[in-house]
Amino acid sequence: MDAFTALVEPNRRLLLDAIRVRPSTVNMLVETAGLSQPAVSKHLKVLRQAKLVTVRPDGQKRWYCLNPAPLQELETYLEPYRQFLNDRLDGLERYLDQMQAP
Amino acid sequence: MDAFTALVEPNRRLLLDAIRVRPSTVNMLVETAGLSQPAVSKHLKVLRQAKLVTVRPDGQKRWYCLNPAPLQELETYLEPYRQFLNDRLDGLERYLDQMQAP
DNA sequence: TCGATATATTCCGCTATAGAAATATATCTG
DNA sequence: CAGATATATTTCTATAGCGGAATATATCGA
Repeated sequence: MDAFTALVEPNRRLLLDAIRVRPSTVNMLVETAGLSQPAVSKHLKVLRQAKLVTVRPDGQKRWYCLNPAPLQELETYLEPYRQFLNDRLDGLERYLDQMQAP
Repeated sequence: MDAFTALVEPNRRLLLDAIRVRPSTVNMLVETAGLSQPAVSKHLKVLRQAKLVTVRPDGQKRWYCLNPAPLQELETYLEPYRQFLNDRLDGLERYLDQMQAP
């Protein structure tokens, strides 16, 4: 499963955000996301398959950590669009300058 | 529908890529994507709802053009991850330097 | 106006996926 | 070993999304 597919699910985006901020155990993520434990485990499985997270067992606990590498796929996809986005922002800047200056 | 949801579908990514390269009519996109015309029209409807494209009627034809603005959502989502990605790339660079130098 | 062209919409069947509940597995503690 | 804790997996149901075929709508040209 690719990063795009994995990140459609809003709850998975939420989970990955939480993991980025701090490596977390499943129970910590259950608290954060307000989902049932099985639901969280299943989302984590998807994130694992997409290699967006890694797991480090620690007794009964399992620490989930961010692996940002697959996000490069999104970066790469966006790359050709960045110029358009920038052009747009430049236009916005000029507009704001006009508002302010004359 | 948000840009994320709209862009999960690989065919929609393909269609948006084609539209970025050149504004296109539905039939042009049917050729490009190798899908049926109804399928393309339905994907375009989703892209329209996500405001990723705009339409300009021209007789029977309808020209679809890129509107990059909603992609800012992806940029914004990726922003906090960019640091991690860059760190990773730095690591790769160092590794490659090591390969080359000593 | 009639047929042809371009596009959109509807209907249908299929598959994928989310969530809940129950169950399984593994590890800790006493 | 027994119970408690942490996590994963299975099973089920409901729903959403895709694609194709058929149909509807709009516009062009003769």
